[in-house]
Amino acid sequence: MSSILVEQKAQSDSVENLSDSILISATYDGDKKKAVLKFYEPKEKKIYLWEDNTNHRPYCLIRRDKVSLETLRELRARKDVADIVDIEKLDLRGDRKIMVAKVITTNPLAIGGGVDSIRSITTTWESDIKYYENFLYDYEKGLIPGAFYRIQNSKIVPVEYDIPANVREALKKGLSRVDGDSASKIIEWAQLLGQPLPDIKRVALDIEVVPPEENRLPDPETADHRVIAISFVSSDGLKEVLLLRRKDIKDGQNVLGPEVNIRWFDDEQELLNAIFARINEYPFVITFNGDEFDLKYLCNRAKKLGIYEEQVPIQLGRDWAGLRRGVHIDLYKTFINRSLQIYAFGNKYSEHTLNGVAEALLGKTKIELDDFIGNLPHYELANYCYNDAQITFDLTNFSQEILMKILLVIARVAKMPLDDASRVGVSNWIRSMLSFDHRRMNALIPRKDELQEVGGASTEAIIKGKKYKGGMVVEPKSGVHFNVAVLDFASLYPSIIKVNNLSYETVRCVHEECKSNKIEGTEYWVCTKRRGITSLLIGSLRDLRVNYYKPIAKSPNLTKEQKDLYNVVSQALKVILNASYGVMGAEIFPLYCLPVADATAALGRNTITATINRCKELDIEVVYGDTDSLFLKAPSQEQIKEITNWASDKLGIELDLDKVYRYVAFSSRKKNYLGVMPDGIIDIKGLTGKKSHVPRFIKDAFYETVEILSKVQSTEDFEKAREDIRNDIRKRARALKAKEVPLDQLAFTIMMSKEIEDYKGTKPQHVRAAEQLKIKKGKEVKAGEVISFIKTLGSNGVRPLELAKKEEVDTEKYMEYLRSTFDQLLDALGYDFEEILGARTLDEIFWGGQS
DNA sequence: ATCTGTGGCCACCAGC
DNA sequence: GCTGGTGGCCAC
Repeated sequence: MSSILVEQKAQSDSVENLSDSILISATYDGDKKKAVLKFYEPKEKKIYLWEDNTNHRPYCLIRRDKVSLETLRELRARKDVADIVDIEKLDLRGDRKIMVAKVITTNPLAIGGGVDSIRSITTTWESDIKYYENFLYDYEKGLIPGAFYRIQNSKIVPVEYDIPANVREALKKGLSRVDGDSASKIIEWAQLLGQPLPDIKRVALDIEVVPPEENRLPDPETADHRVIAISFVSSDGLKEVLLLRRKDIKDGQNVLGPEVNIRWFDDEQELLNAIFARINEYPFVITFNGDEFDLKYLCNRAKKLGIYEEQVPIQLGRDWAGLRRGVHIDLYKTFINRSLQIYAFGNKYSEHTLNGVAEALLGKTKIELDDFIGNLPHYELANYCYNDAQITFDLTNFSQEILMKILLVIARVAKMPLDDASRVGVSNWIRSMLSFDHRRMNALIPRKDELQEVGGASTEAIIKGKKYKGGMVVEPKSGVHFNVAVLDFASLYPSIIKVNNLSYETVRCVHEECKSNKIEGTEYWVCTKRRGITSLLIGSLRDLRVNYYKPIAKSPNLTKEQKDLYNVVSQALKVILNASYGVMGAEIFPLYCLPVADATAALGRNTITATINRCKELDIEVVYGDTDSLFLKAPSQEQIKEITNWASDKLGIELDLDKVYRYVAFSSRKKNYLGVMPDGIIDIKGLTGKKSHVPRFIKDAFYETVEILSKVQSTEDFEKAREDIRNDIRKRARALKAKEVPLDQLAFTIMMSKEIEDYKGTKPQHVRAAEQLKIKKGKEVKAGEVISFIKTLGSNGVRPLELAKKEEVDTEKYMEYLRSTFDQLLDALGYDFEEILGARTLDEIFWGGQS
């Protein structure tokens, strides 16, 4: 028999059939010479390993500089070769005839370990074409991670899901307007993304280890210290803490609820075995920093204690910790992904720590310890550890498990195993997505040096040090404007890439006759003969989101599950689409092509400029605009209709009415405004008062004023608002001067983007504060963490919050900061800060109006 | 080892 | 005191 199916626990169970399951990943077992595919079966909620020694074919490595195009075409046509990859770089190692070849390939199901392990191989080179002894799984089947398959009579069969009737209807309407290639691509996406998102059975864990000394973390490499506690929280209701009983430690008081099961162990080895048994029960294991700490520590500790390797379910890689049979998701790596941070989680968190993320997304925090962790009584340790596992689990559970679902959708779109997708950035998602289609159409993936031949930038950036010119920002008309309609282009850049056929092989293409198809404002031209591959892929994804997923998510007669699915897919597509333009201009992206990014932005500027001109013709006043949006002053329904129809007809891009503000207040600054919606809800953009580093005290004052302004309905109301604002600011200014404001409310909170030592050149205030904290308290603020500090008189001008005293607060500085924060706001309304207080000097602000 | 882009505002640093 | 540069945070 060619294939056997291995169940998660019973290692040698041979099964020939497997009901609908999600493909997780595929690897190659070099010893057995077999492909191993990992599946998740959602009914039994188990992982199955499918071993297969069929359906894999050799790689073909070529030296592209030595191989002719004809030979390449022949190679592509051969059925006994799974993939053609070419050598990026060859290094001769010594006088042995061994070359180290850097290979370009990113097939997620490439046998040998996925994305990165194939990139560098050692081989002896005998000819310009070499069949590599390792194998690729039969990618021509188009196996997609995250998608459903079943196994019937030892064969892998894709599960066909019907496109729901309402999507089918929407598709029909839209598809009549696109070409055949796009239409089939869109249907393909719709079928893949319409597949259900099953429940994922999972357990979150967190471990505690005796630290070598206070404020120092145990080293997971050496794993010298005892594991003293571990907590599990799972999707099927498991809540437990495993504790190592230590003679020199008190029990303390149990504050955990009765639902939390506490298990005691006298022997650390038994504890570890119990931990591994639990891990084996779950197909998915969730940690926060498990790659670098928890799982790494457990694995190395087990080795140290002499536990047999086969009994340890963890496999350590260079910078990740995997599970032999399950899937490990390290949320630290997921939350550090900027794309997800901004587009999936609305930029709600900034600090990349468990506490920072959990506080922002869940409103839950870690338990603060006042004692050295090694001295904590057993039950207090249990409570602390349990809380961490609970928060970690909750991060995968909030908002209908949005995180797990979005990762699954991204795995499907990116054609990347879910655990890989959760660990890497957008450039790798998009690389994987594009590579998949290159292979399917038998196209060779271009090398960096080949792409470089397309050329450099054609425009000059406004900001020094940038590579090309970006979006256009319209000078705002300062003052208050009532009934402002905000229109924006739906997915502007992806739309431009679609409409204008932008791709690395179409911009500045080789055909003489295309050279007249110029992009205005640049020296570029675009191919008129062939459809560009990135244009097709990004364009079809865009169409799917804009024409189907966005409207369908809003439609009323949907089940809750359908609605959830549409929302999640729509979100995931937004993340991918938003990044698809950016990566084209990023050197690290393997398909980096500056002219594509440059041309996209140029066409964006042309689009918005043309629309502004059209508004002028229609007698509509444009008060502001930024990149893909226009703010129109009190347009009529007809005018809006006129302009949106025009955009759709003439530009081929949907211009949507996003919202109408009751009023908008612009200062003279770009990217700085305040808008009030009809229901009184306030949009604040870019104003200092909303920025995360601003002290609580200033934020509160700012938001109180905003609150007052939100009640304003008409021009006359502003008079009353002015009075209320004046009273409030005076009250707060007096409290500041009288040093009645608690210190923590005066703390600036700024992220350390680098380690302290890495700040060369200038030394900003927050870094100086971090230095003081390190010297005086031995507490180190690491990169990615936030430091709180107070602006003080003398001594460097700053003091970390922990060391500051009320008397040394630089009141004048804070007053100045308060004033500049309010200036942005009040400028727009035609007041000024001191005038509104009825005072001419700062001193009068403090004491004026007081009798 | 990891990394999507440019435009804009602000406070502060450091050199003159 | 002026000024260019840096760092942080934000808009899109």
